[in-house]
Amino acid sequence: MPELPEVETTRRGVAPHVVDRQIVRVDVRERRLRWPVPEALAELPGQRFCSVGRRSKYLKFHCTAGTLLVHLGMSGSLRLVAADAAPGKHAHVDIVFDNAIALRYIDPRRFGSMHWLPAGSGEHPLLAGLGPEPLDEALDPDHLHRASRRRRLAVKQFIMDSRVIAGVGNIYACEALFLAGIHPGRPSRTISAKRYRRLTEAVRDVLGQAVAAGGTTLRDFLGGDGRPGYFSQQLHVYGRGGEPCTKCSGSLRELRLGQRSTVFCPSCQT
DNA sequence: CCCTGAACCTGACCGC
DNA sequence: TGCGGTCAGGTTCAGG
Repeated sequence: MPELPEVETTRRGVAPHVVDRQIVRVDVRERRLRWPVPEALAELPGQRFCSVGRRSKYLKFHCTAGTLLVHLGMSGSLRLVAADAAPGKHAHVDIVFDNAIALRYIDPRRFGSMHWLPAGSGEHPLLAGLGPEPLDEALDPDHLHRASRRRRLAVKQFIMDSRVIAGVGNIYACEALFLAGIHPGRPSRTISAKRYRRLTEAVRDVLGQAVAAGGTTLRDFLGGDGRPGYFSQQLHVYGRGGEPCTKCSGSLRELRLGQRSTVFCPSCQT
């Protein structure tokens, strides 16, 4: 479910309801996520989140004692619920506020994670090596080209490497490469600076539009306010293997790159 | 340093 | 109805 637009949609949906509210309780029903849920969450009661940020696909809940990092993995979501609402099978953590609302972390596959970063302890190791944010206005249009000079792997895997550029997931990698007219299997180093500039623009466009639309709806995505996103109708290639290309009407093809399904148009993407 | 494949886990779906 | 196989939005880690 969550790619960067879904994470950003969650941030926007959740922030107004949790910022400045006093935390009264944290219920951890299941500690076994990708990494164990930190014991330090026990220090949250009495605190208030002063802001909610995002870096790559990590949400950052800031308070004076430190920062709670939340990653949604493949199947995670955050919902605002009544504090007494029945948790259900995969509702692993609740952060309960003084107005009887809870921020509920739900994650069937448990590939997500939570981390606690005490105030003043610098950057979390998981965030330290991340590449630039794709939606940062200051992103250098030649960044991808420069970073690719010694890389032989397929360009799709290259742009999905979070050390190269943060937050480009499988759906949007496919979509951006289609928009830029680049074959996803092309070796990174064989692509010109001009085409990388076009690809950079495509990544920003596709992510920006998806954020504006409130995230992609695949199966069950709901924003923090419980409203579904509507972007899935605009996907050109993802999930459309064998169907006609929206540009040339040829048949879209599917291949696997780095264990991920990849859809592209063999005539529009070279 | 670069690259590949395994691993983590549950649920949905498909063919028999 | 059940059973086995395949697939799914992500990321880290071990090993070549």
